[in-house]
Amino acid sequence: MDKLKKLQQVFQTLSDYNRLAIIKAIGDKECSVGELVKTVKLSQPLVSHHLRVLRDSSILETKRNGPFIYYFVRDIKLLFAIDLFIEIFEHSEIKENSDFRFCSDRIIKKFKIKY
Amino acid sequence: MDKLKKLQQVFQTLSDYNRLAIIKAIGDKECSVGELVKTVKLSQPLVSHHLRVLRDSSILETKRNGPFIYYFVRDIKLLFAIDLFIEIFEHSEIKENSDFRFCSDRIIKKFKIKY
DNA sequence: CATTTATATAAATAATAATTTATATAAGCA
DNA sequence: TGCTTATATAAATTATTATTTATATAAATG
Repeated sequence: MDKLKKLQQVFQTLSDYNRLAIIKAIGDKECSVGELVKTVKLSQPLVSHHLRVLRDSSILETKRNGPFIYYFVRDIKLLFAIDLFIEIFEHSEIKENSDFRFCSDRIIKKFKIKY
Repeated sequence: MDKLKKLQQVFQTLSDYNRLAIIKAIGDKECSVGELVKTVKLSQPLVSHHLRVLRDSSILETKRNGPFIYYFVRDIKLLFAIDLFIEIFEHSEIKENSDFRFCSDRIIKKFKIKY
């Protein structure tokens, strides 16, 4: 596929508030669908739908454990990339001062990514 | 504004193929509307529309020079961030081998960002 | 094997966004 | 000032996507 097209597809997947909330809820852990339903407070079919979109875009992957299906972020670098976006647009428009991060300090340390 | 909402808005703006093409066309330079129309091969009103969306999301800024209005990327770090996304999703699905980049080596050097 | 729990899918609807066509504004110049 | 060039906007149309409701699959357990 055209790289620009692929990129467009990824951004499109990330352009939904609920899907971002799901990714943030998962973070560098793994979550079952039921856990996510509780956390993001959306209906189960809606969460399942968004999870499918996220998986189709290679953002999330799954593993089954008994009746549970666990979702996790395929490439943890994605969490950095998203935080980078947060940083870039933090001061555009309204400024807030809480430390809002997708990825934990532990992960930042682990990857030693500087930005 | 909610940071997640702001993030969602940014990704939504980036989720359009033509807008990505415009950003890529501009890169770390500045372009007039007319130049962009030629480069991305879209109608002038359509390019103007996308430019407005990009500006409303604080991705682009403008400066006027006579009758021309020049658009440029507000924060060059955005080009890195986009490249980071390209890298993260490069090997998901179909692999291609050409070196496709939004930002030039010059800029990579200038910012010494390692990823 | 029937029931319960966990998750996925499909159809219908509601909401949103891209594109086109037509027109308006705004600067420069004869 | 009137004409040309550059850019923006607005209305109408088309296309796409999120959400809801209902139902299906699949694993575990009594």
